[in-house]
Amino acid sequence: MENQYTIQKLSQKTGLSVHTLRYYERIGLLEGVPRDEHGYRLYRESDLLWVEFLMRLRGTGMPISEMKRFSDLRSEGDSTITERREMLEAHQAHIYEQMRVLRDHLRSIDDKIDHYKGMEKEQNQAVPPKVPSGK
Amino acid sequence: MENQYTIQKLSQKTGLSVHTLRYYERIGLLEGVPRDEHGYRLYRESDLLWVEFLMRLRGTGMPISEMKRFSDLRSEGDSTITERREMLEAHQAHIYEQMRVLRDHLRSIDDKIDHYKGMEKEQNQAVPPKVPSGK
DNA sequence: CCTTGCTTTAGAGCGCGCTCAAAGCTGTAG
DNA sequence: CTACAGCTTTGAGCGCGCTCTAAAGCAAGG
Repeated sequence: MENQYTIQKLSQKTGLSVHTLRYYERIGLLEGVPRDEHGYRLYRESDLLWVEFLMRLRGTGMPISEMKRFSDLRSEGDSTITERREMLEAHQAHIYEQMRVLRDHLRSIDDKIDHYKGMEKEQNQAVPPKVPSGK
Repeated sequence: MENQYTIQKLSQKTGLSVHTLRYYERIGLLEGVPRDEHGYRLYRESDLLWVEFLMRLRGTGMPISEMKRFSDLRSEGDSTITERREMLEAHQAHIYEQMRVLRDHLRSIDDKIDHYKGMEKEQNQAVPPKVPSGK
């Protein structure tokens, strides 16, 4: 029941390309990925979970350099837990800020859409409909 | 009362660098920026408003190529209003999707923070406090 | 045995969005 | 008159995050 994944399978499962998975390992985001007798990567369940967590950091805009720092702390063991928590809390604040910006700009864009709708209406009225007023 | 801005002033007002303002003009995001007798740019209020709108599109993740498309449509006049509205509505959907992703990932990150807090608590208890039970 | 398709590595290449540099002109202060 | 700062253009450069290539090894099917 100990699931193992080839790089291909992990790529499918995560949506990252095999190139990106190897790249992440090369720069140290993934460490100690086990190999089979031919040197092929064999990812474990724990690797899948870690990659998924990395994707959440990336997907919320954390730069790779910061992910690397986090990853390095993780390799150092439990003594770095406080620092890791602080990193995540700082990142949390960034995410809140992103959401705020999105909300604000969304409002302006909504307004612009409404503005265009108004103009479209006017354009239609400019050529008055031929519908007879009575039956 | 017709405000005009040098590139420097517009840079301050918008937060974009003067390099970026010139770059935007070069690639066609800003068109017809007026010049003084020496060829210096003199932005009008309408240019400021347009730049601010561009920044909202960028700030919500629209690629430059798409902004260019939008900008070109705008130059073509009122006949492109429907297409512009449709572009904004498509972009609106992207923004909603971004917000959804942020919310989802934020939850996971919150969980991880809580998990770390739990571990930090355990670590503190591992060395039991010397506080006497009674006064 | 041979082809097809996977894997490995190291290193090069790329698209995006700026960002800077070079060379020259203008305007202002001392 | 001379600095110095800011403007112009064209074109090159850069940091990020992948993405791809080359050269070689391994494995399953016909």
